[in-house]
Amino acid sequence: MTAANAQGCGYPHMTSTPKPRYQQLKEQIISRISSGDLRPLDRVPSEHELVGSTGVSRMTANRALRELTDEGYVERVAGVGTFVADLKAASHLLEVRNIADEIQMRGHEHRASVIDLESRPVAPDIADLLHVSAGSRVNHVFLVHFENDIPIQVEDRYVTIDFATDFLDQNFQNVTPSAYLSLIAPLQEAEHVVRAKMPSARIRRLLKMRAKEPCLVVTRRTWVSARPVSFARLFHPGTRFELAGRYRPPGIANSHPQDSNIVELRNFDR
Amino acid sequence: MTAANAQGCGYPHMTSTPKPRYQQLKEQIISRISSGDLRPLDRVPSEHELVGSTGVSRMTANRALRELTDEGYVERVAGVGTFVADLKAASHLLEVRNIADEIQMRGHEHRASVIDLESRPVAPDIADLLHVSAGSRVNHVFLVHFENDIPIQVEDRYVTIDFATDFLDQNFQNVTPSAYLSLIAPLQEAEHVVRAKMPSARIRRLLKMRAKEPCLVVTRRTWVSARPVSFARLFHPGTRFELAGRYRPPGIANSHPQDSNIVELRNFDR
DNA sequence: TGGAATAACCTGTATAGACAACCTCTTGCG
DNA sequence: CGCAAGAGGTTGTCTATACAGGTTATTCCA
Repeated sequence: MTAANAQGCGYPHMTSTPKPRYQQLKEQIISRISSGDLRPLDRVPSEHELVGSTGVSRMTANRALRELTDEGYVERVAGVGTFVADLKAASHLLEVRNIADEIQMRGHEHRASVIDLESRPVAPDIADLLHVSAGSRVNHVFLVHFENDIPIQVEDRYVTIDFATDFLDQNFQNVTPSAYLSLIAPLQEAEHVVRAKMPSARIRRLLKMRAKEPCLVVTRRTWVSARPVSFARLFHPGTRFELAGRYRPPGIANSHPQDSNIVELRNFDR
Repeated sequence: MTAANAQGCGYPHMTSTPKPRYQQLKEQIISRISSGDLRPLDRVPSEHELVGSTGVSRMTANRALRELTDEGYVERVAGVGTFVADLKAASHLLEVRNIADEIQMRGHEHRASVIDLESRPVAPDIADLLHVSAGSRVNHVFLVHFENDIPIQVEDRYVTIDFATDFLDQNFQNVTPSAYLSLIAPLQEAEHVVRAKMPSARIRRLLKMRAKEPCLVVTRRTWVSARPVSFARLFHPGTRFELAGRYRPPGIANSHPQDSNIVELRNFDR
């Protein structure tokens, strides 16, 4: 490409300046990842190939891919190529990690016991949170997570019907609801609230908690394409669980580019 | 600059390849900010000036400043210049924000009542957390924060002696300990742990909590130049406070580049 | 057959030059 | 005096080119 660019689109006097080309390239690649066209560990077109297919210069393609690297979408290896990153690392930066993964990372055994799995009319407060009309049906699962046969989390989750049509066919023994949801579509936005609360009698019994022991309650709401699709309440015994986070500002230490800022739920058994 | 660069330093066969020039430039500017040579809202040399003073090309200077923008160190305005960012935005991304700021943002009045302010021999567990020898002296402050005269946080903080020499001369009525610490030196690393816990009788009395009401306890440890300098325990009434966080992956929506991923302590008065 | 040289990729960095858009201050005209 | 035009500095983007260094597969020689 030699000329007739820089303003792109060809139309003079467009209302607003068009997006920069490196940004267009980034969004094009992100959408290929989101749509499943490019899957984790798949090869992404090389800079040279992008030059050939889109007509940008190599520096522009390089900027697009470099920024996607910084943002965790892809990983690059000099001499080899560019590959779609495992989305876990990227999406769960500030996300409380999947409880099964946490347990496995501690070398323990995870087990889940499903108590309820149904579609049912939704309560008004939760209808509001999921942006559905009150009284309409939503999928619901209620289960207990065990670490080495000790109950550690009660999960009370609501998922919109149209997002997860085969929700009721899952058994959620091996694949947690959280993992199932991120299989269907990559999470695009998340909101958490952490509270300290005394458990109801039912929760207390399920978690085998002593009397007067508070719960650490995490509520999590996740979005896909600008719509809330899931709302979950996660209850943990307060004397055994804590939420830990670490923060280091970027730019200086290039040693652990991603791993650094994580929030995780820890079992500090005492 | 025309030649004799690219490898920099002049020495052939250096053990490892030298850092890239844009990275050197970034670190140079970061250190000028950290040292206080450049203060918030100060003007940072323009790309053209950096070309003149350091000999890099404008694209290299541009990359350095652009990445510093992404990382929150500086802010740029087309046609005007580059300025050191208010460090609040950069450093407190994942940090629980200063309680006084939170209260002010809600349009309420903040007041602090200092109960203890002294230097005293440190308990073994806290000595361990601050990497000082057990029994040595550390600064200690114990105070209650009020929002519109309602107690909302008990702060129990320990600070190493050599880091804050004039700690005992502060009154901590208007400037919170957290704000005081970030005035002395920009925070470089932080660690938080969130727990649900029943309060001691003393904490319960100070926070005017009902019986059987749990506390949301945040413990925070902060580092400066790779050394832990402060350890704080923050107690909040569980029925009135929650910790909220939001996460959106970067790269798509450029609308709120920084503001997006925040953890804040909220008062949900009921 | 074994192993070294080589070619053909890839990413990472750096440069020089160009144009657009934006902001501020000055200058000069009415 | 008021306001418009312009100059000059600033960021934002894009291109074309170059070289260094890493990885992989092939080729060719001993």
